[in-house]
Amino acid sequence: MPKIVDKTAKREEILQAALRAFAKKGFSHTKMEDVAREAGIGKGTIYEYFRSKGELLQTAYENYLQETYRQTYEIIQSARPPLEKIREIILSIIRYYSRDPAIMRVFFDFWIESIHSGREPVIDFKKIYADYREMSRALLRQALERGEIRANLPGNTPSVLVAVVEGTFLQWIIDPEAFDMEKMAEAIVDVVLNGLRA
Amino acid sequence: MPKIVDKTAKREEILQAALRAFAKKGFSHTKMEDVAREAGIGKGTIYEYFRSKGELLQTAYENYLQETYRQTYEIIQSARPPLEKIREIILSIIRYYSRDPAIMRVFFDFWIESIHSGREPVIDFKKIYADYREMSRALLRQALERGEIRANLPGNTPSVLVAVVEGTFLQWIIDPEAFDMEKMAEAIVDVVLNGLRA
Amino acid sequence: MPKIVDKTAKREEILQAALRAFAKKGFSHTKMEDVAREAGIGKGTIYEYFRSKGELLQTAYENYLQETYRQTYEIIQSARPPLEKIREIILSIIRYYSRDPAIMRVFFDFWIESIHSGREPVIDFKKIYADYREMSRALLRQALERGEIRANLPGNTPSVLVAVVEGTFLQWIIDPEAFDMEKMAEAIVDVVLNGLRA
Amino acid sequence: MPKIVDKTAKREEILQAALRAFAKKGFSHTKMEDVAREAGIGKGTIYEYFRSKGELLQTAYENYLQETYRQTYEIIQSARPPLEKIREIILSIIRYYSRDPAIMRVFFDFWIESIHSGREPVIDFKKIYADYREMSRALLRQALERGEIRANLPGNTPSVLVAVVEGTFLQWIIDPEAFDMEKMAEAIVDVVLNGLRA
DNA sequence: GATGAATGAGAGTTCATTCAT
DNA sequence: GATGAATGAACTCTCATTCAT
Repeated sequence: MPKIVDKTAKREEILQAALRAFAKKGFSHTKMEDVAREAGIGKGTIYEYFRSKGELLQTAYENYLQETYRQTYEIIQSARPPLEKIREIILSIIRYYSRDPAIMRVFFDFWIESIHSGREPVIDFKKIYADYREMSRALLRQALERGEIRANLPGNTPSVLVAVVEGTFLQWIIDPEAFDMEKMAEAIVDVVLNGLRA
Repeated sequence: MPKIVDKTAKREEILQAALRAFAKKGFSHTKMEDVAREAGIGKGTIYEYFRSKGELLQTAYENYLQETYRQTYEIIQSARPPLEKIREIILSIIRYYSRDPAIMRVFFDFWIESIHSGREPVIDFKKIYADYREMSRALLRQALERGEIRANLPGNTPSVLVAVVEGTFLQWIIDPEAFDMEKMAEAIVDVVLNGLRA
Repeated sequence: MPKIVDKTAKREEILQAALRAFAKKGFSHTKMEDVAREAGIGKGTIYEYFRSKGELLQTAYENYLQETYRQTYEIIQSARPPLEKIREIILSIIRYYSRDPAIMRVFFDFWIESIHSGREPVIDFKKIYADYREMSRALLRQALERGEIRANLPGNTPSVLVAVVEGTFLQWIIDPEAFDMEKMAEAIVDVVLNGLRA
Repeated sequence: MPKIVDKTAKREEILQAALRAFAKKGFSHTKMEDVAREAGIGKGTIYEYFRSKGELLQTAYENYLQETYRQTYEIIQSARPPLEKIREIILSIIRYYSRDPAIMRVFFDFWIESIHSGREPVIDFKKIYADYREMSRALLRQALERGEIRANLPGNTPSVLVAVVEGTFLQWIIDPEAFDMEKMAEAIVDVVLNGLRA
């Protein structure tokens, strides 16, 4: 069934072109014609593979999201102490997205657009953040049981963990030269995990 | 004699109405007519007080920004130990913005738009973050001199402080029910400041 | 009755200010506010003296037109040979309008606007041209009777006389440096009147 | 394969429709929607072929202008005595434009607008008139050499030639019934060329 | 399957005019 | 009488999407 393979490959190609196009001028300032030109195809062809402009961004984001989830899950499943897992998750997320600030910017476009669009958001950011908080909470519980962290940590500690990662992206998007992401990831882990320790 | 109006008061009124309108549907989905209706005036009247739609948002943001700077400066000038100042700044910023998630959402609209607009951004977000990092760095240096924090803190620690605050707003915008902002502020201070301590 | 005098004087003042304002940017690009500023009064005050923006231009034009008619009539009434009268009329019209190309430009604005406005034109340009042709025809008839011009002149000769004057203004409006109006008037008279002679 | 259209033909079609639309109400009173309706297409389609409303008028004018230049050049190149050439040029220009007074009106719209628009005019009317004066001057020089005209002609004679043609259009635009253009052209030639002769 | 010509809803902004003071 | 704040109709241009070929 070569057709199927082609379809999938072309869809992916268009998606990458769209992401490149969005990265240049932002989602809302990018015309479908820009995407088509970037992909080297006709404007109408995009609609053979994607229902709308929004679906392009949504799909791209979902891909990244899925990979993020996958990596996180892999770490969770690994045989490491819980605090070490938190550390690895923070490092892996920052590393994964730090390849291209332009793309991260596009995702923020999507993120803010999805809030205001009126329609039911196609991606449930509320749930994503809740998932990560929940996962953090579970890991913190395990860490507490092992005596690795102090008992008097505030209940919102998981939110603090999510905040420090998201806030890092925010600064980096505006000013990619402000800090080296690898070192920043290490700094986060250093400061915050120390703040958790007994 | 013509109608006498308090131009300043009316400008402020329109600004508040605009902010309310933007909060409902986001900046780009809000028409000038929506703003006018919200303010109970005619569309054209807005242009007697503001040059453009963008100026409405920019002015609103500048007001908030100025007040934030003012509060921060006040704390800096006060007679407190440096770590205490960091704590107070974090609390004051979160408290100030936590009054209305919708308005914070609008500011993120502005934030992301200013990145992609192409024009020279009217508000220099790069500088704002840099300022706050610089200020944090100065306070950390003082704290180190007084032996309040450990000597081996990573160089990007100021960025971590900024990150944790900004990331908090991000989560809160998406899901204002996720946590109580007051308690969240305390959690940040608890975890992070503990991470800094010797 | 000083009020009446004042009214008239102020009306005239506004009219001159309007003409100056129109001359700068053309009729349609001039806002009522520009006129008000030029006159040093409030926007609303203009409407105490003139019904509309168009009335300003119309009145200004009528003033010039009246003066032109007056001068022409004076020449017609004078004791001169008919060909001399034609000569004097051509010279007087060109001299009268050649004071300011900007104002002439405004009148062309008015002229073209009046064609397309849709409404019945407030100034009957058709009649003005017809009047001048008729007047020319009468003078030519007298000249023929006196044997000053040739008998085989074409029936449209009056139109040629009007054309040469109007076409002069057209060139001059676009490029006031192209020729000296005084010399141009003499050239017209020289060439055309020679063309009429027996 | 997508719809195949003759882009050039459609562009021309739209141009003609625009000219018809402008002729009805004048340039500034005609909406793009009017043009679209006249062309039997959608508003947006016009922008596939022309960048702006102004470009429509400009292009139309340029076409006429080019054809006028072409015809004039042809006459200049022909083997005729110089005075005959002047005669033929006057006749050809008047004949060419006398097909439709409405279109000529539109060109005057363009003409006057280009003076006041503020921007650098896209069509250099100053140069057009200067060109025609220069060309006339050259022909007159040749005629003088051949003894066909008198030696004491005024220096502004070329301007008189241009004036008589332009002034003819002016009268005709306002009142197409005032005279027959063909006869008017003959009258001009009769009166003016006689005025030049020795 | 691919294309790009066609579309028209939509929105920011201007400005002549009105009218309350 | 004088004013200028308020108004809203009007208009150009954009661009995501459709669909005939």
